[in-house]
Amino acid sequence: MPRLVGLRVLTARLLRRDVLVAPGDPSGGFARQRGRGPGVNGRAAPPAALEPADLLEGCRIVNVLRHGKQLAIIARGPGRGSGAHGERALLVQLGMSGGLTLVEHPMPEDVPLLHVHALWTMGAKARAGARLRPGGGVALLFRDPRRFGGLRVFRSCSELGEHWAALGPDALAVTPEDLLRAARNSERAIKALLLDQSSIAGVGNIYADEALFRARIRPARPARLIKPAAAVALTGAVRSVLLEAIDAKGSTLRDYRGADGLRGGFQLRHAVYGRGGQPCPSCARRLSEATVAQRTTVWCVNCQR
DNA sequence: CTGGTCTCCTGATCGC
DNA sequence: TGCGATCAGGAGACCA
Repeated sequence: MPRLVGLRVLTARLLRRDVLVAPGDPSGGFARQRGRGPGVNGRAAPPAALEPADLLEGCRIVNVLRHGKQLAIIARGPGRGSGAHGERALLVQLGMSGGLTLVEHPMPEDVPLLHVHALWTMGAKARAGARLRPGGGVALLFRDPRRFGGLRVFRSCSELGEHWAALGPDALAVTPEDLLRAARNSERAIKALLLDQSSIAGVGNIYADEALFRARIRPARPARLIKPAAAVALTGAVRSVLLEAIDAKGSTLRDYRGADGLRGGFQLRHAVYGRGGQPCPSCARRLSEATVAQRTTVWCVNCQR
C-alpha cells in the first residue's frame, strides 16, 4: 500500500462498529469479543467516544508500516501538528480473511461491497500519480468476511510503538538468538512458539508447518530442546518460506484474494500443509497429521526430529 | 507466570 | 437441487 502515502483522507466510514477497537475500550480485544463474559446479557459496554480523526478523516497519510501480521497506516492530523508530533495510526489486522482494496473513486459499479466494514475516500496526490486519472480520487476498502480481523485506533505513534513492543521480533528479521531466547526454559511445542505473536510476529499455521518441515524439526518438540544449529535452520526456514510465499502472492485456500483480486499461488508449493496422508516430498513416507498447539499440523516423522 | 482451551464468523465442501 | 453438518483459521478471554 505504498500508493497511500501522500493522500489526504476526505471521508472515513465505519460500517460495523464491532470491527474497531477505540482508545479507552476496556479490553484489548475487538469490541464484539466483550459481550461474552459472565453476566453480560446482550448488554455491550458503552462505546468509546470516537473522533473523526481516529479513523483518519481529515488526515494526510505519511507512512504505512508493518510488524508481523499487523499493518499500520500512519497519518498526520488535520491540526497544526507537524513533524513526528501530531501523528497517529490506524492499525489494520487482516485476520485470515481480511483485505484492503484500493479502487478509484467514485467507485465502479462492480466493486463488491459485501463484507466491507470500513471505507475511506481520498484525494489524489498533489503531484499527479502516474496510475491515477488526473483529478481522480481513490477509495480504500477494508473487507473481512469472517471478521477475525479488525481495526485499532492509536492516537499517537508512541502508543502504536508500545503495542508493537509487546510483540516479538518480526518473522522476516528474527535471529537465531531471538528464537533461542524465546525458547529458553519453555516446555511448549516449538510450533506453539512460532504461532505465538508475542514470541515471533508474523508466522501463521501454514507457514509454521512449512518452516518446520524445511528445518527438519518435529512440530511438537519442546521449545527448550531446540539447539543453536536448529535455531539457525528454523529462522532461516521461516524467512525463506515467507519470502517465497510473498513472491507467489500468498497461499490461496478457499476464498482468499489479494488486493488486486487475484489468487495467490503458494499453495501449489506447500510441502506439508494440507497434505496429511500423502507421501513426504522428501522421503515419500506417509505424512502425519495431528493437532499441535490447537491447530491442524502436518509433518514427516522420518524427516522431522 | 505458563500453557492449554474456548470462542468469535463465514465460505467451501461433503454426505444425504 | 437443496439442506444441514463440519471444518478451517488468528488471537483475545479465560481457566487450571
